Amino acid sequence: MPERERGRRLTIADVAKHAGVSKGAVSFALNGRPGVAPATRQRILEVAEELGWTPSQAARGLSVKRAFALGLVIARDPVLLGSDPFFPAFIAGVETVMAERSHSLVLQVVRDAEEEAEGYRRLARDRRVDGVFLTDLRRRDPRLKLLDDLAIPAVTLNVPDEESPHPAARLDHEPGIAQAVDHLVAQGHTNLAHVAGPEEYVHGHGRREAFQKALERHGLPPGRVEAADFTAAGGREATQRLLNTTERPTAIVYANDLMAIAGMNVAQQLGIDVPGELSVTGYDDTELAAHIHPGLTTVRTNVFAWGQVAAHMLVSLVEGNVVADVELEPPELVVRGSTSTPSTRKGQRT
Amino acid sequence: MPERERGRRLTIADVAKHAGVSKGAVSFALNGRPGVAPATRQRILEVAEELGWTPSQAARGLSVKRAFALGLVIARDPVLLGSDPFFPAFIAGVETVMAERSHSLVLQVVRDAEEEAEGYRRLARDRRVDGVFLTDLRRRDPRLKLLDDLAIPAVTLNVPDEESPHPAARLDHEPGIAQAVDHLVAQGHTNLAHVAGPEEYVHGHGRREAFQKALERHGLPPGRVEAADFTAAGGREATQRLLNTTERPTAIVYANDLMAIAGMNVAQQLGIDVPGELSVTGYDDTELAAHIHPGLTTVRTNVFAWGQVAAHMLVSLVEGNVVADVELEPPELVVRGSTSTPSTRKGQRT
DNA sequence: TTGTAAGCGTTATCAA
DNA sequence: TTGATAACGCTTACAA
Repeated sequence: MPERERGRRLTIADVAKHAGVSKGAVSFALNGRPGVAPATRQRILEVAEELGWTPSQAARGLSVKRAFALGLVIARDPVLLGSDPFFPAFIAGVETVMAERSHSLVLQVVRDAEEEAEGYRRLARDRRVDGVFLTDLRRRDPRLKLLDDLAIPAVTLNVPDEESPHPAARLDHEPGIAQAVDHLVAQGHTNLAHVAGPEEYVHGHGRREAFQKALERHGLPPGRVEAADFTAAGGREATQRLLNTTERPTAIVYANDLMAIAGMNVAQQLGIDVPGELSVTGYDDTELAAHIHPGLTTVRTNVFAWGQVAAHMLVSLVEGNVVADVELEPPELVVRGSTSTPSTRKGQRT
Repeated sequence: MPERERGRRLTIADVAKHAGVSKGAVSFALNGRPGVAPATRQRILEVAEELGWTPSQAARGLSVKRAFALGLVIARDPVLLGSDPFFPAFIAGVETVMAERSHSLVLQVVRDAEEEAEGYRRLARDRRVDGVFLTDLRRRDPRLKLLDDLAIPAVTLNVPDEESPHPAARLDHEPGIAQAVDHLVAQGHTNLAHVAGPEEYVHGHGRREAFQKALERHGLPPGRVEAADFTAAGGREATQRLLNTTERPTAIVYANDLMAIAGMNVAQQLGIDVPGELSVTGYDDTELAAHIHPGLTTVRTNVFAWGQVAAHMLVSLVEGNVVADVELEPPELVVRGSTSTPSTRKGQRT
């Protein structure tokens, strides 16, 4: 027998030898399965603890055909991604449940849809992950079929616009936008506009629909909608288009904070007082929202909880359980200084 | 022989059988090693391609004792993390080099230093990663020793303040801050202040030092420094403290954009014209910087490239090579509307 | 140049 | 209840 090298990795065999049992017994003891006497189990666990041994995930995975990892592929321009508060909070939430189950998160950041598909394929082929999160759902999202073909379990964030075999962690946009509109209407606004996210995204589209639906509920005619792309630049331009009209709105509901902040700046730059002549609302409640002037009235969602729920679902799913959709608490409107009663509109035809 | 199940995973044995060779030959062919005839190699690769087979990373890893994954542990309040443009861009950069080498990135987001240490320990114990990135370096960072104890290869982002066994991917703060100060001094400012990040961070401390050093270089007395924490709230408060003095500065150099934007808003709220009565500069060049009014003069760093370089270094390191520090291109000052010649200072004693 | 067989560190199976 | 022993899918000596 070769002399044991000093730096050699500790294996289950070492633990077994020290405890005077077989490898199988150690495995059983560690995984808390019946078939090992309480006293023996206790001793085994003590030895493992003492030696500081933990099973190798690679070996474990090879045996049980699991990776003990979940995947997240993010397709977005890195620059834009940097100003999106969603992912960090989501990942942090995911993390809390994965950590306690010794799972880990494999992350990929790619630039476009093509690379994205390739990313999922790689994850599946290499058996790097047991399941994936599907975020930034698009309308008629091709990834639904792709993941089905790859036979890789998935949980979607919110509900796809077509039949989906994957369970969804739902946090509806509708109530948030509805609250924003309600708030503005209650203050006396009747001429509202919406700066929307891209129509191709389920959430972009959904918030737009929610906006119109809310107006309709109040008996107001459809509001003007300017399509944008969730970027500051896009929000800026959309706002300029909205404000360069004779019958300009007294309130703008933005699909996210970034566009709202950029838009608010445009208005101020044009000499339009916020909220005196123009009320604005955002969506996300980013950190800056509370610290600009005036503070941004916006919709706060619990993204952290969303991550936790989605992770729970996905872990359960990959363990072979049937998982139903889970609905999260509706978002909450945070009222700050950017919204108020519409003024006498002295500036309307400026 | 049992009938082959339909959904069974493709293995190297299948490829070997189809190609009429041994498993070993397939392995050699795939990993591009000598010892297999060109024609045979060609045939093997074709069969693999045709069957769509890729080696299982778990099995491969078990054999070669590698995880083919790199780790990143981020310790930060998720809320704050959401407004930090650094990580997404960094990760995107890392990703580009990992993808082409079939490595993957394991990410952990934790709340504090304690959880962070635990995260590294878990990663090491489970052999989940072959190496880690060390970001957000702190002064006298205890992780340096921890990683050394865990015997896990690491690359640090920038240079620790004490002896470090790990190679560093360097992107100095100094030139960026120096450029900002130079720019302001060139415009005639002599009373500059700095809103700093936390002293405990190497970059917080470093930018502060760089600020004073730049003033000294211009023969100016040390500037006033207000400590903050990189958050909008912190930037806001620090700015208030700076502006509530009789001899208030004509220019403020912020350690990041978030604080700068919040600070600019404070000034405007107090009726102080930016840049007329107060010039401000940021650091990061976040998306919003270009889309607020006035546009924020700020320091742009190529974080994406930083990620690429760090990933290259770490991959090389875990492959057993000796890796030297690498220095990235210095950051660049982006001049926008928030800086200008100091006015006659009519508002000084307001 | 090719095939055979022995690891890698688990879990699972099956006698004892 | 226990302890060999065989997978798991790959890499890699070593033999042919």
